[in-house]
Amino acid sequence: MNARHSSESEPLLTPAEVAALFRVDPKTVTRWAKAGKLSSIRTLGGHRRYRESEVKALLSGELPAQRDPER
Amino acid sequence: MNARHSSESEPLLTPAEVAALFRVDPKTVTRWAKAGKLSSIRTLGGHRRYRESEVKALLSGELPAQRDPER
DNA sequence: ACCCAGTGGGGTAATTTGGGTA
DNA sequence: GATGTCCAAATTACCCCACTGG
Repeated sequence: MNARHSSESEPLLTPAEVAALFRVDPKTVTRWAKAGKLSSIRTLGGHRRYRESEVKALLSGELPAQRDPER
Repeated sequence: MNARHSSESEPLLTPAEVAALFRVDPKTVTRWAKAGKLSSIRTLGGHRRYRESEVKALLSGELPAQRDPER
């Protein structure tokens, strides 16, 4: 295992895609990211992208490790 | 066999939608979930979402397989 | 530069949760 | 035992407009 850098291409999901998986509004996914319940990657323009692996794990009912709330 | 990875997005229903289909109060649907009569997926905020396929099967008169009661 | 669906930020309604009770 | 209702608190949905992504 060596993901020392995020150089590895990890599949990312858009807010709309994550929202569809959970059957919630995209804005709600944004709130989860702000609350630190879901980690997010930012585009240079400020839009969020989410890790597919993390989202699937959460959907499977895995306990999230509390992450740092963003802004 | 089957989709062990559920890469496919399964349609989910909100408590209100399931309640409307059965003509019961949403609270009753929640009780079914708690009793393990209906499986549920949780949003990161704790709200429940139900599998459309399971609900339809139940509506069609299928016998519910006993599931793990959630707290 | 234009198009335009999707997103961010902010604010306000509507829904859901959980417990206690009927 | 199974549902429905009341309550307060938390979560989510919908509204606006400006900006990003492709």
